[in-house]
Amino acid sequence: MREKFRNNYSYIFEKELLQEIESLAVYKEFKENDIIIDIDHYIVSIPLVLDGAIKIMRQDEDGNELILYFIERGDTCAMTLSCCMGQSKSKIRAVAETDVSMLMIPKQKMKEWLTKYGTWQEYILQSYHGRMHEFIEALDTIAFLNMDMRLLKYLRDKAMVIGNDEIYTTHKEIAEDLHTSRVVISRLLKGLEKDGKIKLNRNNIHVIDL
DNA sequence: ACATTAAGTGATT
DNA sequence: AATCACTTAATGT
Repeated sequence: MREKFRNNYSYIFEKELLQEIESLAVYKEFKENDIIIDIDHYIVSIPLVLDGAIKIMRQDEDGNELILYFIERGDTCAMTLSCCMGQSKSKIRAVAETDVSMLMIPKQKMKEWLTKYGTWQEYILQSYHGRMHEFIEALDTIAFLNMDMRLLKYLRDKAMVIGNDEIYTTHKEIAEDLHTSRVVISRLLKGLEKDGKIKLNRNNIHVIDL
């Protein structure tokens, strides 16, 4: 666990901070599809992802889901950060996309370190910055782009985070993530296959054009 | 062999 | 893009 942490973060953080994290953080593991944080949960610590990928999603009153973005090794969750600042409840759900390991930092520390460690401040700001980009992108695709571009982006992101161009899912699950109907996904996937961007099999999509 | 689940298709709004 | 109704294909028991 220590090596995993050092491998991913030793270039980002200064020595004292690395040590402090190692002494304070709690190591956690989740299995694929475990719910890490659910909507309306209070947030007491923030994650540093060591391995695996997490799917961040929103849910409406009727239980319809919509994927926002993935977070991966070396990432933290901007939503969690913002919740820490305002001590509010989580507005998102975090589901383990793959098996995940992470370090949990108590939220008091996260604030304290902002003034104490420059590298930490940098990391947090960078994280916000990066997520801001993703949000705008997500907004663009939802507002202006057609479903097929959204779908392709989804597939690419997914292939990226699991580090494999063979994606195991059903059209139904994709439809739920993208908040549309299965029929639409099936048709769009068919189209993407025709364009040579993907190859379809049952329960399996091969993303060719990464 | 039969039931269940995933995926494909045409028509309609 | 969503929904319906129906077909076809793959898989499980």
